[in-house]
Amino acid sequence: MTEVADTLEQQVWDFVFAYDAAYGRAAQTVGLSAAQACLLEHLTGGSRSMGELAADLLCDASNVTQLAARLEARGLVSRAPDPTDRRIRQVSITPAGRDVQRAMRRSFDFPAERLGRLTAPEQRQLSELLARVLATGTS
Amino acid sequence: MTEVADTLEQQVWDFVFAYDAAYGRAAQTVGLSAAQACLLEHLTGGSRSMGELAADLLCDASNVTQLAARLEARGLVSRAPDPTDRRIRQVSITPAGRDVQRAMRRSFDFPAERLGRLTAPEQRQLSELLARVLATGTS
DNA sequence: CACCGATGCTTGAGTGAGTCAACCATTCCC
DNA sequence: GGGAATGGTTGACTCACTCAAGCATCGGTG
Repeated sequence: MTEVADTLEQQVWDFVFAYDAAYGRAAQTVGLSAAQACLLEHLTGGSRSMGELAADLLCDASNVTQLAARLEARGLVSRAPDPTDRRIRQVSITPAGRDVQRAMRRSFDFPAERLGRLTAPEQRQLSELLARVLATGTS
Repeated sequence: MTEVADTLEQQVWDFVFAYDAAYGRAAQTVGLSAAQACLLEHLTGGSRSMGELAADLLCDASNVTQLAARLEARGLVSRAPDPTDRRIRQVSITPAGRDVQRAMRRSFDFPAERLGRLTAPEQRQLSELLARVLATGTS
């Protein structure tokens, strides 16, 4: 039996740890690092510039250069100059990239398996709690 | 305003992302990497062997060797041979290590600030939901 | 007791992630 | 047109992490 008096902070830590581990494992099954998978994920909504990706991933632009280069070498993303501003390089996901992404999501069983343990009302409850926790307003 | 129809999976992702980022920032304020802070965290309950740490952190033993070496070089941990089995190296946190750890926890404001937005009953609710999600039994 | 396999850890080599400073190219604006 | 600002890349560097090899120790079996 596990500790009953487990503190909330500890639980959150364990949850994040398990989530990260599962994400890394899922990425690995399709031959990606967690960072690469993360970048790919940010392209699902359409193309983004290198700078936007750096902001998304909270990292240096030069880091994005390397990540994108590795993904491009595998044909998972493509980089094209923006027609309106030739400084900008628009990164977009290729069909092959979408395939890898789908495979990755399929093997990322954490949400389905873990969150699936909760009933629909419980999931709604959790969603509301997370919404409060994540709210942008500090007020 | 943010999307109302935000899916639970997306919220969980955002939560984990924010948590990880906050943890990394907190570690940085005391001059540690996230991995180093994580190792230090696993020594709060007493000394642990290199192998145990590798199992805790889900990584290779040789990785722990390096992490511990860097922490030892800063005087934050100490490695001593186990008297009962001279193959084993027991790693324990030093007083200086505890100081750093305390400082790190103080600047890790995510739990206090974010989870603090919830009322006590809500926190209890969240704790129960997480307990269900984290339960070890697969049944 | 001698041997041999298993265990615990370290070393060395190699890759990826990530940062920083310096550097081109382009764009914006006076 | 000239200069500052912006977007990206390059190079040099450190750390995280993995794998294969190696060394020391422990444990059991003959």
